[in-house]
Amino acid sequence: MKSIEFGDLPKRFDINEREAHWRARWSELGVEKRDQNAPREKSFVIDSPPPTVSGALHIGHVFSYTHQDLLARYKRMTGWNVAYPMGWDDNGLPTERRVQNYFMVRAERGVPYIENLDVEAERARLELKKNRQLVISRQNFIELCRVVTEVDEIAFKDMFNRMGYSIDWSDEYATIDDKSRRIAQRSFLDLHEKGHIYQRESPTMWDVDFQTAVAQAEVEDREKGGAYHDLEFGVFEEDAPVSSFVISTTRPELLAACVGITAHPDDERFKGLFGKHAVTPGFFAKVPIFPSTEADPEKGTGILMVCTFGDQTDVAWWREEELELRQILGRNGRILDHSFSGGGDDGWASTNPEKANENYQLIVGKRSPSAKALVVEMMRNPENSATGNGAPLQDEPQWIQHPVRFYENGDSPLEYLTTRQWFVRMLDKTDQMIDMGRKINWYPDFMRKRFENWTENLNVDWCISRQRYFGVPIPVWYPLDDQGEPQYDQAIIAAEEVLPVDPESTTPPGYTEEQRGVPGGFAGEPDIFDTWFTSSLSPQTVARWGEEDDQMNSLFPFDVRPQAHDIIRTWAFYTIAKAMLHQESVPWHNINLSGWVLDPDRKKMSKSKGNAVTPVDSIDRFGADAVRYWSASFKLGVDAAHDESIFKIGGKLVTKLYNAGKFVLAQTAEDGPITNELDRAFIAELKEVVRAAGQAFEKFEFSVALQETEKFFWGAFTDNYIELLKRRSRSEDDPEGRASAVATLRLGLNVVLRLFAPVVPTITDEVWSWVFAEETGHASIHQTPWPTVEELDAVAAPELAGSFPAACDAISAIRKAKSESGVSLNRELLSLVLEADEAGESDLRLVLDDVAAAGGAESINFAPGTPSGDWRYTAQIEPAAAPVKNGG
RNA sequence: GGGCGAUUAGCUCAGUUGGUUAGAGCACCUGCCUUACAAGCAGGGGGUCGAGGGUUCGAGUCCCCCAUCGCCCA
Repeated sequence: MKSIEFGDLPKRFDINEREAHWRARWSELGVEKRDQNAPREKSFVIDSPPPTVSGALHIGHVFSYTHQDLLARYKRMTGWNVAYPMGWDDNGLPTERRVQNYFMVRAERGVPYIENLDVEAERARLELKKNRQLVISRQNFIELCRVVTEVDEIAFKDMFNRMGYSIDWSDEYATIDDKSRRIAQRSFLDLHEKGHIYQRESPTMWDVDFQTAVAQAEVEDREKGGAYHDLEFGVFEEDAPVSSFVISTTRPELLAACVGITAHPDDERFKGLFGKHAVTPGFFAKVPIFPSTEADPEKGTGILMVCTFGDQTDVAWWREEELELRQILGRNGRILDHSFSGGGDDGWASTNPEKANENYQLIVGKRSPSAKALVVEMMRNPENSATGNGAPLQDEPQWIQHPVRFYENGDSPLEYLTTRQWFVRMLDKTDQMIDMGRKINWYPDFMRKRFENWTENLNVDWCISRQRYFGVPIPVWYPLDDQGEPQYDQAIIAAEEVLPVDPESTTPPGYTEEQRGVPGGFAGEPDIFDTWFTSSLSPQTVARWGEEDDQMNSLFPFDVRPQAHDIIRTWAFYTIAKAMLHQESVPWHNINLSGWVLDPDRKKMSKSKGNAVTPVDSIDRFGADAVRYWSASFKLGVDAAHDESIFKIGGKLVTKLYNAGKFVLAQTAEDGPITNELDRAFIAELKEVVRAAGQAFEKFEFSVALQETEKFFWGAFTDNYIELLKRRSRSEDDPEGRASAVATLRLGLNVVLRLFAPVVPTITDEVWSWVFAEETGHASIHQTPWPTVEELDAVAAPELAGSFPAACDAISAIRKAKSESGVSLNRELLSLVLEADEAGESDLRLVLDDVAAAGGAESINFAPGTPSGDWRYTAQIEPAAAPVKNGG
């Protein structure tokens, strides 16, 4: 029997040094490698989230990534060929913004490309001040994005390795690499061919700072201060003023864009107005008054102005009522120059064009906030009244707090601008999407509701085009007519063979580069895809959909998608949509939603709030195993407070495993079978734990598996079983009992280590390596089979089911007596009497020797007694005299 | 306004299909240097399970309603 020499192992476990050692060892052994040729039914495939590579990982990332690694390690041990890939989401605005701030640059079209651009040198050459952005070409900008993301990827990879994630790096991808770009563009081609894609010029949510369209999923409401402004409008019949009404608006700056007036059809106050015309104050535009059930009689004054465009309902009214388009906001968020006229085509109609133009010129070029202030001032002037009743502004503005829509990464309220965009048709497929969602198991299940809720409430198709630089180009060109205008309805879609393609630097078939941008020639589509358009293809990307080495058959649909619950409406939704539209399938069978990490004030941890905690410090202080323990302690879907005390507990578990391992493996005996009643009873308890832990892992209930294992290890194993065995495992005159004891200690440790292995991979492999690696032929614990009830069936069942708990209860009673007498627990006893009822005495009869030995007594006598709720036995002890301490 | 979740010991959380006297860790108090571990061990105090109502022989658990907090959506 191989055992260890106590003195050979250091008293303390050097976490950081050993973790580094095991990281290298695992990669040497290929623990994380999958068999690329394994059939689908042997594989367990994880659709791991590609983190956005901008900035640093925080403890929240580590929290949820640990959940997937627990699963990967468990599934490998249960015999699955685990595919655990990793990608980097480097597309998108966060990266662009980072590059802009880091290098102080901005991309613009039409700026010449500079080879080997040295930003600092260029800035110096142009004598730019510190806070001035250097304007560079799109190509140079993209190159800088790549520089930044590559640096971040290395840091991220390093962090993942430190955490011990068993990622198979041979499946690494980046959303900007050739394969991802090809697959994203292939997706576009396929959706286009199937008729799910269209482009059109339409009002779309627009971020005026980033100057791009955004999708519904990227919008968030923020509570902001605003004010209601009550403005008087005139009512006209033919050309004569007949009456007036007052609207209440929070956006007076859009007054010049007012193209209609509406109120609820049942609203008695306004019933008489429908079909008549209103005239706006200040700009004197004649606009129709129409009824709409969407108008809320309770809100404001009950009658409101429709502008192009204030919000989504304005868009709907504009379409349904076929209202005029008066787009006053430009792409940069500034008021465009327009003119009013008395009629004809030379401007927007106004009954007082002179005054309208004078007023309008005051706000041209202004952004919303200053335009608002200027219009409010205008409305204080009686000259701007549409009715002649005095100043249009009825009262002072009434300040309110109200939700305002923002792009989630943006700083200015969203505007609705009419622009040409590409869309994926989704509104006609919401029922199908909900059905797909029901074919997937959601953990926890209530998260499915979030998905359905979102899907049911969709109100615009998925806008997939972005007017940005760093991303996957939309693979399309347009012929130019004689005027040089693009013929959008004759779009030339790239052929599959040329993917990935950048239409801004390659030519469509039948054209030459000289024809770019000239009348009769062509133009490349300047837009790129929404970053979700690419990342929603993570399963297809990992499985290399449509590539030469296509593995869709051996990997797809995947088994599980782990992710955080805040991106159900984006990543989960779009991934389900893509799989449905391309493969007519679910993308995965299960989805695991991790909670968030909250700061001590229970606020979500995020970089933008400045309350994010970096994991490095915690790993340094407590070790990766301890940080993993913290994460494993929480159920899926439950938000976790960042709580250092749990790292400490994880650290203690690591120490305990180290010490228990040392003790167990230092015991020696002849090889022999497990025959002793206490040993058999202990294994019977262990069986229950193995069953419960396996069951929990199968349901993705990591915390339950951990809790069961921990309770057994700390309580049953170290505090009781080892203590009960200390004498017998070193006994000189009971070789059979000693052999049974040592065999059981080792079996117990062996099984417990494997149960803990997914959670604390380093310490378990460390202890495993001392003896078990050689004994079993498995160099790493992470390559061993997960413990099963069957493997423990080799040990005979105990004669009495209650032997082990009875022994534990008895030793507890003895300890209580010693504790209350103030003597140390190892004090020898001159006599020991246990008060017990008949069942209590009976349950102990086969394990009396071990209990007596652990109590420090020669033998046990019984006296009749009645068990209390907490105590089955009561011990009466007569302690021996305290041993004389040796001075030396 | 609609949907979802949470509310259990001072703190952080478990609590399976309803079933003895509701658990763990941390913190607190007391004792113990015990041949694996003082980063340990033993013992102890501490909860009318958010409020109210209902179903049941029996409710932390199921139903109704209310409150507070959080999230998602309008």
